[in-house]
Amino acid sequence: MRIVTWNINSVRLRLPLVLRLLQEMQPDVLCLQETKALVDVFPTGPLAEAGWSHQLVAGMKGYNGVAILSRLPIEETVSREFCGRTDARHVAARIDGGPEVHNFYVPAGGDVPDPAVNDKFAHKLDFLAEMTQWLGTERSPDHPMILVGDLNIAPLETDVWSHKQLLNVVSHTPVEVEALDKVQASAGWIDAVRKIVPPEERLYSWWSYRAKDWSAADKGRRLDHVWVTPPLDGGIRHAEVIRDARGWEKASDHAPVVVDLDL
DNA sequence: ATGGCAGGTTATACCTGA
Repeated sequence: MRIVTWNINSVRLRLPLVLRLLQEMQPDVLCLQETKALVDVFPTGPLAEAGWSHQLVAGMKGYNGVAILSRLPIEETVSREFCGRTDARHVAARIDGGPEVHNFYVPAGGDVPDPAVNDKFAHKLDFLAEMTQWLGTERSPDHPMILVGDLNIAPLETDVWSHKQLLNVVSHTPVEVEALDKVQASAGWIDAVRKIVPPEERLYSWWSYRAKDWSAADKGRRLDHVWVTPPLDGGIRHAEVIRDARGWEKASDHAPVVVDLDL
């Protein structure tokens, strides 16, 4: 099974890029974040015609929004609300005869890494705590599951261009990394990408739009993740960031992350 | 040297991203 996660930063604006990725990578499942589209304007038709006709979409106007596109039928779907908000940051579906897939868009957290003065950062930490609580109580590590998404945290030193310079920058602060570690421990989640790409090796999935030359500067962060529960651990075959897609015309600031699994 | 950009919105300024 091939699964891809991609923060698309507007699915309507970048529909041609999504179709290109589907053609080139032929994933079984594609999980999107930041679709920025209400369900009724989501491009269901063109994506179904391309072959990904089984879709689970959660959306709101202007912000957030997540979707699971599958070639195989999906069942037992759920879109959970976190922090008491209806803000389209999670969908989950069981792939027919396969694992349960959770797709998350964790809040970015604003600028100041202090929950006392920055409500967005407080929301991010609350969201992560609620994820930990929910995944830990509702789901067993014995259950074959995949968790993907834009988790908006780069946990390892090699997940950012400069560990020192980003220690106090939202996305790489110790308090966020600790919170993410707790999420990971909630159901024995294993970082599938780091099983393939050694932790000593630098790896990013996001590069700012603001750089003059994003690739030359290469000041990236690995914010997008693919995790699996222990039953799927032995089946991790391949993982990569499609860095090339960051250079496509009218690109998202995130690149897709691909993982191949034997189920 | 992070913010210099980018997307969406009852737009033409402001919020959000990270």
